[in-house]
Amino acid sequence: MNYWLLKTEPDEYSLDDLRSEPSGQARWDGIRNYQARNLLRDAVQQGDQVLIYHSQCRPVGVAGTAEVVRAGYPDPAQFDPQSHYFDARASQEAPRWYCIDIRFVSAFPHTVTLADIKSEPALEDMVLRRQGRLSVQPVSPQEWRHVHAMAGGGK
DNA sequence: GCCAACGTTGGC
DNA sequence: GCCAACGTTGGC
Repeated sequence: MNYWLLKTEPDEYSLDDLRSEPSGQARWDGIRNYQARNLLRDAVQQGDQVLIYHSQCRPVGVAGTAEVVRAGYPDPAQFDPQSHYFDARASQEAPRWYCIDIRFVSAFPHTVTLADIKSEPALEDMVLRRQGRLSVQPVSPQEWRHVHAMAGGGK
């Protein structure tokens, strides 16, 4: 079982949106970056736990957690000409982009902000601090526990 | 809105 | 395969 961090802009799709899904889960699609794609396709597994990170907002940071309910599969949006995420270079035989399904697990009592993370020596190796733009990032078990402790409770 | 960092594209 | 130009992300 592995840990990940997924980035989202809450104006587009927030942790609360995930919590409100009638089905209790959502497709995490629209990832159009090769490094992130490779993680979704090859590494993220059902049962993995994820931190949900809100960017381009106030406060920027980790808002809560979710769980992977379906491992990587070809992102249907790449085949849909109506979609913003359509990619003419992709085909059913050779999909270019992948997505996963996740379900809401928890909202933190308060957001663990980027400033919090940057000021915490135990988190100095978090990918977030070195490669801020990567939208799917690995998180170590130690980092996972530490972020939870900073969130003020929970596991 | 600005700007730095970084990813992608395309000419050669 | 290199590298310049360009586009995008994302913090502030």
